[in-house]
Amino acid sequence: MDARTQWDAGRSEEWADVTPDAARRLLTAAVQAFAERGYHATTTRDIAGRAGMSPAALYIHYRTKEELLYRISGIGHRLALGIVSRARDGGGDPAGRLSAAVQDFVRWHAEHHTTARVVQYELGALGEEHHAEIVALRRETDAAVRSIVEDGVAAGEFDVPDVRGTTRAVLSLCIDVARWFREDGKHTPGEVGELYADLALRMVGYAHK
Amino acid sequence: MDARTQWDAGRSEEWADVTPDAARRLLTAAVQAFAERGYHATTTRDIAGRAGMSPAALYIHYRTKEELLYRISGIGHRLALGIVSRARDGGGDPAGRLSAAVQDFVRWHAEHHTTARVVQYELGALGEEHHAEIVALRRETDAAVRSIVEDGVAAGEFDVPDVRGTTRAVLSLCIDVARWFREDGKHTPGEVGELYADLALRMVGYAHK
DNA sequence: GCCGAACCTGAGCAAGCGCTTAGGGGGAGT
DNA sequence: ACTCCCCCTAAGCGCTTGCTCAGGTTCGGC
Repeated sequence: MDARTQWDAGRSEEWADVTPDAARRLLTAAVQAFAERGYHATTTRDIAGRAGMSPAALYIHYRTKEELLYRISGIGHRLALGIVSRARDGGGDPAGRLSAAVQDFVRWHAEHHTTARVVQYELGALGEEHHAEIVALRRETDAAVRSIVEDGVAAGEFDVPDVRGTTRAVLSLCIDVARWFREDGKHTPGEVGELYADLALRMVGYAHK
Repeated sequence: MDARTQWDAGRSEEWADVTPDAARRLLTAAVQAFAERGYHATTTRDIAGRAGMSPAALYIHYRTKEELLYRISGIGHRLALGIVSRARDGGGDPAGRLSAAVQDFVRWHAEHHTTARVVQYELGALGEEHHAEIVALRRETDAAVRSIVEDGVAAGEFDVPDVRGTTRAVLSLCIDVARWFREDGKHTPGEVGELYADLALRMVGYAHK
């Protein structure tokens, strides 16, 4: 057993297919450091140190510090997009699909709030091209949730005067979980997910029961 | 007329009582720079340059770069607290007060999204003591909104299973406006405020009409 | 036993950072 | 006219930053 539990808050299967091992250690070290201090306040020496290597080792696996952020951001955004896509394509009525989307999306943001913090709040530090690529992924996520809301409106289940605005509000609510969630808080990620799924249904005017 | 409109996105009465003039110029320049690049990515040379001064001039009015952030954060948080406090102490039923609180809070975050971005997302860069002081202000804001929600529940107007969690969600929703709002977007600050006030009432289960 | 490839380190470079210091200019008071 | 004080700048100090490079270690295949 290595020192994994020290810096790896929670499971880390999300990085399972990053190879070789040293590259993965550097990546998870970077996630931790970026989440704690922010991208610009993190030094390459800090990242390398957390991974148990010399500063120079970083540049064997990544060309720049920004590439680390780009890789993290890419993996995180694709994971998030996968979560809402699965909910959109899942069976059931719009209310059930929206509920599942919010619940899973929120739970991911809470469980992996370290990663999520970097993914959601540090993308301004990306280079121009990388930034554009990531923004495209975000728009897909947005569209997936919006299509669920649109389905609900079309089916007469939801009462939403402003679909775009309300969809953004729901996503905004979920994303902000990464900012305030603490492990030592009163609620588990699952509980927050349930509460937020209910709040989302209320926001779209779903007349339940 | 100086170059004010260039860096001052929107009105700036919020800094009216910062004197002397040079200190205020530096402060607003810092707000702009921090909002664009983040605290750590902003250099003192950049701030001074935007204010039309040499780097050294900054240290006549502020002891450190961190003090600039502290001042900005203090003014911003006190303003935000004032907004929700006024709504809490205003007349009317809980629904009206919650609606007013959210509407004004959101409008401030949209109108002054530059300031709000710094206030809400850069407080991790504050020193320990300053951070604690600001966190105390945030807790007051939280408590103000929560007391409105509690009033609504006590009056039987609201249906809220988890008061703390729902209150945090409402505030979270409002705060996140500072992250995504753009001036060239489809909605004005007032429109976003109205939409969000309605969403907040839905979240607390207010049976309107 | 030798080779080449993969991986890593120690040392350090150029640039940029927050901040300091010595001194100049100009307006108000006398 | 002189002083005093406030506000400012030019220059630069000490340090840290992202990143580089020459060289060393380890390993499987022959």
